[in-house]
Amino acid sequence: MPRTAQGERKGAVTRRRILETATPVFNRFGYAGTSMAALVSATGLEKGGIYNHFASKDALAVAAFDHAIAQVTDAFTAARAGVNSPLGQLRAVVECFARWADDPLIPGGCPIVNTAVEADDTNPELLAHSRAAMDSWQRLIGALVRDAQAAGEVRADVDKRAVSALVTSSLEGAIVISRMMHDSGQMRRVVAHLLDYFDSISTDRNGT
Amino acid sequence: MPRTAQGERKGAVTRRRILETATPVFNRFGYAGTSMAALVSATGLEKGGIYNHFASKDALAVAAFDHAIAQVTDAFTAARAGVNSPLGQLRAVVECFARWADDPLIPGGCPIVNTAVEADDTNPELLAHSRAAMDSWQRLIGALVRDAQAAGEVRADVDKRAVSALVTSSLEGAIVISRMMHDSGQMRRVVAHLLDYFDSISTDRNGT
Amino acid sequence: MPRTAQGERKGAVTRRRILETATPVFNRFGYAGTSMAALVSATGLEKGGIYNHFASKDALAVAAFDHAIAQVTDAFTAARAGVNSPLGQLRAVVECFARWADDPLIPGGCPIVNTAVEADDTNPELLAHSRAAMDSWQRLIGALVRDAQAAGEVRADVDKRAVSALVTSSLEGAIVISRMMHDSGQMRRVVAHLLDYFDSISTDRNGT
Amino acid sequence: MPRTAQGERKGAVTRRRILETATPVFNRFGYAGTSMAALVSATGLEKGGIYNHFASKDALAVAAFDHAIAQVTDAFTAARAGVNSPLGQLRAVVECFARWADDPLIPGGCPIVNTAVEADDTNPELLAHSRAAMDSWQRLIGALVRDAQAAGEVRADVDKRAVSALVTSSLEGAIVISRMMHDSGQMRRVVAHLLDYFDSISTDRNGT
DNA sequence: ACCATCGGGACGTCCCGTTTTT
DNA sequence: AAAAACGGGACGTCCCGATGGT
Repeated sequence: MPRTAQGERKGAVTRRRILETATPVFNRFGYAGTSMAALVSATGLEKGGIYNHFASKDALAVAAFDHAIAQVTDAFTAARAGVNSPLGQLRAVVECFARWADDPLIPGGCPIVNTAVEADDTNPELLAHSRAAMDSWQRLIGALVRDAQAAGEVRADVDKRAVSALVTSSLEGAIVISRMMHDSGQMRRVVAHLLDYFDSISTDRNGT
Repeated sequence: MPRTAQGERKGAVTRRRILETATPVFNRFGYAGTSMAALVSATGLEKGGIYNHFASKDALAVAAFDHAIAQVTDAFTAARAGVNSPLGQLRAVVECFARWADDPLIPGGCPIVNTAVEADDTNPELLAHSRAAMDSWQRLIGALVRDAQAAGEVRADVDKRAVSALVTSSLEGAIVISRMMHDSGQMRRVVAHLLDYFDSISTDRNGT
Repeated sequence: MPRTAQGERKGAVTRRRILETATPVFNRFGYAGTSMAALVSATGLEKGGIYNHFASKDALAVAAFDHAIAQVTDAFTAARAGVNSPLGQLRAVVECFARWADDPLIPGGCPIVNTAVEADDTNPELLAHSRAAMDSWQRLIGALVRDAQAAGEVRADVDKRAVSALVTSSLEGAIVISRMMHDSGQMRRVVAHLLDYFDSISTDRNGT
Repeated sequence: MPRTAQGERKGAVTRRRILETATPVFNRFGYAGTSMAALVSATGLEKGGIYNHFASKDALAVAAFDHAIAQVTDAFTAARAGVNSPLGQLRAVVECFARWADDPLIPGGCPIVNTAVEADDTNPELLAHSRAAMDSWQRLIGALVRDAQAAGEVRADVDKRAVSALVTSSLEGAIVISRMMHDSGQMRRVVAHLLDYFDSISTDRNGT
């Protein structure tokens, strides 16, 4: 039997297992703060076993980051599924992310900020991936605003870049602050503001 | 007893020199990312020289963090000086912080988030200092809102905790995102939103 | 069913070829010092080929040891063939073994000591085989002494255990020392002593 | 206080501690069979700590071997102390070594054979040290025989090289065999033979 | 305040024995 | 039977933080 039940080579299974184990560790302790020894003990594999699948700690960290982002992206996609209106989808994305404060998708905070904060001035490759992830998130929000405008849900004079900057900044800031203050109320208040703000730019009479 | 012209002991001068040199290094590269060797080459002193003034890397990092926060606090105080209205002071604080995106007070981003992101799950002492700094910032904003309400500048039904959560979260998020995307426009848009928001809660009919 | 001219299955031939090639390699470099890769290059087969015939390196090492011992035992048997007197057979065995110093039956020294020295505290199974081989050699010597006494060639008060301890110890020691000092004179002197000793315990007044 | 009570730098103490700990480990498990990890756990130091004092595992193994030999040499010297007659000293050396079978100076057998058996065909430097140690032992025995002859204790026609070859070979062989068979009787019989042999070459009428 | 030294430990290569896959 | 892949683990460099000693 050369393949597993899923039709994968054995190595692919191991590789994924490493990734799934390493992702939360990197996210909690950071790149420098995560030792290969920690990953050895977390995965149960030995150093050689890990290095058979990843050329370096660096390559593993990048793959783990991408794995984390894929999880977040999937969660966003799932949150938007079944919601027809673009503005509704925007609200769904915000609420999906907001849930992180109480029940994190990946422990240790948002991988994008974590990575950006540590990798700035330090690790260009990780920084580039982090930047790409943020860019893609902001593009998603921008596209939803544009669609909402096309659908007549949002006023035409609203700058989609302003919305995406506000949403990402305030949510990322709120995650950091909620975590550091052990107070998810911080996130709740920020989300409440964002939802109010969405009402205020909506064409619906009942909003501000 | 060697004293400088200012009447300080010689040791105190060296100590302050170390602190001033170390602060931006820690802020850029983080606690783990900053080696004693890097501080040696930054300060021009030898390791022994540094250890004469600080018991450990840890103690130095904490002192450097506090030094950084003192600088920020001083900048806030200066920005508020001469502004009479509490709401005006609130705007001044936001604009003062916003300037960081283009012309940082300390290179490497805001020490509070930097420290919180790295120290979470890692370094309780640094985290505590970071938390205290954030708490003090939020109290300042809360006090300004309360004063503004007392002065009739801001509507009485506004929750000061909501304001401080929004301001700190969005500004901290914006700093991280501006830096990572090399785009200070992100900060500008967030600040514009905050100022609009201040108008929207102000009792002044005309806006600013 | 592929069979050779001798009527052996093809697999059995390969197995014996592996054994014959592996035996001197293990004897020279030891168990730990012999890698499967070395055996691959010595045999010309690939790893898979070897593993088809031996379940593990361990199993192969044990088989190689037994193969080595069989060669020595055969040599002893051949040396004794045609010698009638038990004392003569004893002398023949000593001289047969002594030849090892100059012209080894298996390169790398006596497999019994080699294995015993390495496997002690390390590899119980190899050690057990080594012990069995030594035991069998000492029993052979003891039996020859007893037969010589029965035949009136050796004095009755001689302890056969003393003879076998002396013969095996001094020959094994001599092999190690001859090899390490690159001086087969060491073996020659020890053999000379043993032969003198045999004379001294013999009932023959004239010696020889 | 730059020095310890014994006037040594701190490093020298650590170095000796490593040596004392490593010596029995190497002697029991051999050079290849001893991992740096084993020495780490035996010494309580970390790898870096050990490598601060020894350039390589190889260098440490050589130093440990020399340390072992020094212990043996000291024991021989102590055994000869207070014995006036050269033949008596010879007997003392044999008895001193013989004690190894029951109560080893260093666990794991005689380092000279252990090293010679493993290092032959493998590790020239260790082999050279082993050879030097054996040479020095044989020279000691040769010198004692020569002195005994000069003192008239031993017959003039005895070849000192024959004596040293016999003594070293049979004792080394006996140690290996006693250990592998878990039977110190083997050593006892060989020693008894050697003492008889010394009587037989002595000029004393009462000997054979 | 300097320099040398110390012990700690991360990283990652290399190769080993074995298993899978072909 | 061959070849490739797999997991294990040894070795040793490098540098880190910290501590003497001068």
